[in-house]
Amino acid sequence: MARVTGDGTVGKALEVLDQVAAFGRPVRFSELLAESSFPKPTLYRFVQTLTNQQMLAYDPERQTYTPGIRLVRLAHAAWEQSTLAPVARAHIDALSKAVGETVHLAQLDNAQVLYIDKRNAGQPVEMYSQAGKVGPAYCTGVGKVMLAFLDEAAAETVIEQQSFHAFTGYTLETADALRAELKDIRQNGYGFDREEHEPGIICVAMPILSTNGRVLGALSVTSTTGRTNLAGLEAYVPILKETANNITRDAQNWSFPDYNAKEATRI
Amino acid sequence: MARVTGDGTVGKALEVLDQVAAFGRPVRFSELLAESSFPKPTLYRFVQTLTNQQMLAYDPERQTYTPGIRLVRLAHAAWEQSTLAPVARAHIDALSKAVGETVHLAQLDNAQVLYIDKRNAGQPVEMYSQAGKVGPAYCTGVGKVMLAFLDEAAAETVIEQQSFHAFTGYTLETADALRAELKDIRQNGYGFDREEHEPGIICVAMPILSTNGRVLGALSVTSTTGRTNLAGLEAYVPILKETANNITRDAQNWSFPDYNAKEATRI
DNA sequence: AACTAAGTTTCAAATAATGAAACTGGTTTT
DNA sequence: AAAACCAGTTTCATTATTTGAAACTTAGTT
Repeated sequence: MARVTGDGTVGKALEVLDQVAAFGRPVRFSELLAESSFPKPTLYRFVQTLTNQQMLAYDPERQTYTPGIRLVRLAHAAWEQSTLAPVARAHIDALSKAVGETVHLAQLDNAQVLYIDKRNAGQPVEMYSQAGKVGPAYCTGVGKVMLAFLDEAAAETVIEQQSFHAFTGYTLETADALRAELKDIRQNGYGFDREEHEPGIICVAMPILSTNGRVLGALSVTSTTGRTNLAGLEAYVPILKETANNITRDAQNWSFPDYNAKEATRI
Repeated sequence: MARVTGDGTVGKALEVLDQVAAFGRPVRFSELLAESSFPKPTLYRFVQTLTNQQMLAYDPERQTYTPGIRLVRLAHAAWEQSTLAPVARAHIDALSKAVGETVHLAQLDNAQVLYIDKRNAGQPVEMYSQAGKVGPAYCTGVGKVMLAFLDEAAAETVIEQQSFHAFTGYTLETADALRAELKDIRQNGYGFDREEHEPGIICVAMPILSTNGRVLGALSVTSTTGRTNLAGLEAYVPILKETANNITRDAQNWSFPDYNAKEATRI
């Protein structure tokens, strides 16, 4: 009677897969069971099936499960076909070479920032980021510029899903503070991360918009307070803008899925 | 009665996911149907479920499906936890900086080579490779060195799964030619790719073995015939060997940091 | 030897997947 | 303008799979 999971057996199995991925470390069956809503044999069979399918990997010595290697193969296809990455590739290469700093390319995934590409240049920033990594939208440069250029309703939906946490003394801690910041960003056309997520890490970010104004993703140049400051990063705005425009242009001829459906005719 | 697919509904759904990924481009429902073993409504529901679950993305304008963004998130967890990449990261950074050439890190996945990391340095090689990409084992440097250090039975199993295709005039075209090459590699401890996969692309490859001799993966330094030759690449063997040793060492201690000792004494 | 906890298997009942057929809504042909 | 056609979608009785309480097996304690 009580529907807990959507999409039948497949949905349930994928829920288990997410659960394993969420642990972020090799996990035992009993640990999964402890926080699972499935009864023991059901969870057991899901884990077996996923392992068979190489969606999970099993270490028999430690009796632990990790997300499997098949995901890496599948994700490559996803990355190539469902993200901005292939279109942006050459442009962010050029950008990182020109500015000699770390460049990030991100898209919005649900209410989070999903990093889809990264270039290290010169002295790389020692920060934990990687293609496939997700981060908070409200306290990253790329996250804020994407929110800023979403339409009102979509932005509010995303803002309400943020769970504000003060990573540093500079983190915006309320929805209202964020709304005020987004207004500024909309006016300037670009935004900063002022050590809001990690101490010492700052960036300048630029949205990538389609010709009809839809948010496709965002770009950023990241550095450290030891190496430069916000004024220094602001000097990259023209080249960032140019790079974003180039990506927009190339994205026109490329077909990729419209996450917010319906909008194709709107605007 | 006749079992066509393993692992029940979940296995079947993942088969559909693979099928979409295999197309390598946005694909229509009817195209999937044409080569699917599932009846129309069944395939339809799988595609719907997978799309709901963001394992596929749907472009309503073009009525096409591509692998979904959820895979990118999941794969990051897989990459971090089930591959050599996190352990090897710093070492291949150093290697690519030292040699000024493109470095690849790969693992064996079924009978294929799965590239799990890559570093461009100096003038990057314009070759199509990427983390997550798969390639043939019998005609790549990393593939051959991994096969060479597999135990007899495992190697034969993999060799029998190769479908030999002459990509260039230098490609090894038979299992016997490959076996002879593997023998040489075993004696030398390293191998080359002599333009066997792509014209003008050559590499020197080194296996990464565990302390008890199991194949963990492989490393390679890639260049072009325009820039150097096999003798030139051979000069990198010592640093490649050192890098591989460093990765082996770190793979021992760093492997699963959360599981303190107890079992560390085994083997 | 008895106890315990993690992992695994069993099997009748409950549930979900299946697929032939029929339906829509476009587009092309007659 | 009607008919035929095709891609995509829905229906529903039939069939097959999933489900989970309980029982079992191991391996590690006490």
